[in-house]
Amino acid sequence: MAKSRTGTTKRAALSDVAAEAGVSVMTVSNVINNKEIVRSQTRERVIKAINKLGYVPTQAGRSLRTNKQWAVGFLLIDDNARYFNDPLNAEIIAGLSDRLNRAGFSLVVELGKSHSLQKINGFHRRLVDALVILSSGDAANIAKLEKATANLDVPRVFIQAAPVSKSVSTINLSDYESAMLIADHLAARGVTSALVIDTKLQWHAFSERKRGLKKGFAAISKEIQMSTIKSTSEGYEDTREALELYLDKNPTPDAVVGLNDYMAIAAMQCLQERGLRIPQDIKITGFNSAELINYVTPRLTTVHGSPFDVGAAAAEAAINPEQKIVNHRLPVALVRGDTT
Amino acid sequence: MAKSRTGTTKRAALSDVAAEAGVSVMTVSNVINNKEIVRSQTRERVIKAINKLGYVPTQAGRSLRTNKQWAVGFLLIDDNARYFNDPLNAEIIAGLSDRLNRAGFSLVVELGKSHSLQKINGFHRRLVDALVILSSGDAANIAKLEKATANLDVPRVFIQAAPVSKSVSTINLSDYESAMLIADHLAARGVTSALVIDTKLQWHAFSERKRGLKKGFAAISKEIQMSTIKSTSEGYEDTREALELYLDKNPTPDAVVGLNDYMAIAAMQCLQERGLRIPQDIKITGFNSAELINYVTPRLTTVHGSPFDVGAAAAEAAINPEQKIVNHRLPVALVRGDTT
DNA sequence: TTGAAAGCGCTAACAT
DNA sequence: ATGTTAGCGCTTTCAA
Repeated sequence: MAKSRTGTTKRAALSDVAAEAGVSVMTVSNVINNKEIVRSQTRERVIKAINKLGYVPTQAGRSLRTNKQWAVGFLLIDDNARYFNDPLNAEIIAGLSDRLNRAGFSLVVELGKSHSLQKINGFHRRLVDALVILSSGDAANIAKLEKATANLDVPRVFIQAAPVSKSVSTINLSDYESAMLIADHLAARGVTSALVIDTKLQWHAFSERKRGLKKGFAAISKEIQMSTIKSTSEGYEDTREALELYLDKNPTPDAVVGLNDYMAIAAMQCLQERGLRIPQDIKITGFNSAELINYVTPRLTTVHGSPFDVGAAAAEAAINPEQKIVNHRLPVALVRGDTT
Repeated sequence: MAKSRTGTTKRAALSDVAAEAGVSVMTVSNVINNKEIVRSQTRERVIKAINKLGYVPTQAGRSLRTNKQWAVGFLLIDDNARYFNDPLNAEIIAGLSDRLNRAGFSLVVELGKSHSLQKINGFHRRLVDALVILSSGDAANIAKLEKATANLDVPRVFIQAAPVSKSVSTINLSDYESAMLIADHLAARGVTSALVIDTKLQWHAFSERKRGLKKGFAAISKEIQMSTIKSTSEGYEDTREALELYLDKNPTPDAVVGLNDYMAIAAMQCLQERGLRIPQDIKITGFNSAELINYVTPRLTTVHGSPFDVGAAAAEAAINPEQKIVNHRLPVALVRGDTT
C-alpha cells in the first residue's frame, strides 16, 4: 500500500494498479465499475493488485471526464441564527441523505446566512449536480436566492417555498390543508374565538397556515373570531411575552393556535401558569409535530407531516434523470392530543 | 452565457473565457484565484468575459491538478435509527459547517448505519481531504470504523469517542468531569442514594458519565448509594417503563440521574405522576442540556457543553495543515435548575 | 475480452 | 505581467 500522505510515496492511481496486475488501465477501470465484460480470472488479479496497493479511486478524475459529480448540494439559509438547530431541518437532511446515498450520490451541506451567499465555495465551483435549498425569510428572500443560484445551471429544488420560478422544483408539506384540518377540528370542539401566534419572521409555511386557518374558519361559520399576534421569534421567552401582553388586554379566547409546536407549548405553559385548565378553559393546537410534544403534558394536538419524506422527495426531484420540474405538496394528518 | 445543460451548448471552460477576453488561460486562472499579479485592466477584461459567458469554475479540474478537494466528510453512524434526529448532532454539524466554510471547505455529510459502510461512495472515492466521524455503539464498533476508514489515508477525527488509535484525533466533551460536577452538586444537596438511568446502548459518553458519577460520589462519602437501571432505549416510553419497574420493587431513591436530559425528563414526568414532589421528595438531574429543558417545568438541573464547539473543534482538527493528532476534551458547566 | 490514445478543466513550473 | 506546456486520474472511443 502507498505510504501515508505525510510520507513521500504518492497514492496509487489506476495506472499503478494496472502495472501491478499486468493489465491495461481500462481493465482496471472496468473492474472498478463492475463492468461484466472482464474475465473473472483477470478481475481477481486486478482486485488483488487493488488491495495490495490500497488503491482508492479519485472522484475528481472521474468527474472531470464524465462531467458528473455524483453529489447534491443542500443549502440551508437561516438568517434567524437557529441554523441547523431545528429538528425538522435535521430530519429533512436525514431524508435527503438516505435517498441520495441509495442512488450513489453524496450530500454536500452548506449552512449559512443569506448575506454569506457570496462565499459559498463548493456550489460556485460545480461541485454538485443539483441543489436543494431551504431558506428562511419571505418570498423576496427566496427570489433572491433563486437568482443567486441560477447561473450554476444545475437543477434546483426549493423546500417549503412557493414556486418561485418555472425553472425550479418545489417540495412542500400541505400547510394550507393542515391548517384547514386544525380549523375544522377546533370548530367541531365548539371553539368560536381563536388566537393565532405568528412570528415577525415571514416564513412561507407560516403564511400558508394562516391562510388555511382563515379559510377553514370562514368556511364553517362567520361567527368564529380569529385574532393574530406576532412573537418576536418562535423562541420560548418571546412567545410567552407576546402572549402575556395580549392576554392582559383582551378577553381570553377559546383556543390558541401556535403556528408551530414550539410556540404552542410555550403558550401552553403560560396559560397553565395563569390558572387556565386545558382543554376545559382553553384549547391549544400547534403545527408540525415536534418530538418535543412527547415530553410535555398534556399531549398537544397538532398536525403531522414527515420532514424525512420532504427530504427524500427533494432528493428525488434533484436527481431525477429527466430533470422534470415538480411542485409536490406532501400529505399531513391531524394528531389528536389532550389539549383540545 | 452557455445554454442550459438541457441544451446542446456545453458550459464555458477556462479556455473559453480566455478566448473571449483575448488572454491566456493562466491569466484567467490567476483572476479566478485572486492572484494579485494580474494588472487591474486585464482583470476587468477577464471578469467581463466571465460574466458574459456565465463561467463557473469546475472543482474537479482543480482538485485533479492540486490533489486537494477542499472538502471534509462527516460520517454519522447511528445504528439506533435515530440518525440525525438528535439536536446535539445537528448542532455539531452547525459547528462543523461554520468552521469549514470560513476556511473555504465544503462539508460532505453521510448518515447511515454501520452495516451500510461498504456503500459509502464519496468517502471511498477520495472526495474529501479529511473525515470527521461520530458513531453510536461501543468501543468495538468504533474500532471497526477506524479500520474501515484507515485505507482512505486521510486525517480522521472521532467525536465523542475514546482515543482509538494513535493515528486519529478525538474531540470529546468532558463527560467524566461533568459527572463529577453532578455528583458534587447532589451530595451537597444532601442526597445519599441515587438511581442512574442508563441505556442498553453502549455510548462512550454514557460510560464516561457513569465513571464520573461513581468516582464523584465515592470521593465524597462511602455512604452514598448508587444504583443503575438500563432502559431499552433513551426514548420516552422505554425510559418510563424501566423506571416504573424499578420503583415498584425498590425504595424510592433521593435522586434520579438520567444519563441525558431526555431520559431525565421522561423520569421526571413519571415521578410527578406518582405524586412525588420535585425537588422536595426526589431530585433529578440530566446531562447535556437539551433545548427541551426550556419547555419543561420545573427546569432541569443538568450540565451544559457546547456541541457547536465540538463540531468547530473537529473541523479545526480535520483541516489543520500540520495534521497534528489532537485529543481535546471541551469544557462543561453545571446548569442549576429547579429539580435539585 | 483487452488495450491504446485522447482529452475532460485546471494549475504548477517554466518561459517570455 | 502574461503565455506555453505538461499532466493530475479517469473514462470514452476506437482498435486489436
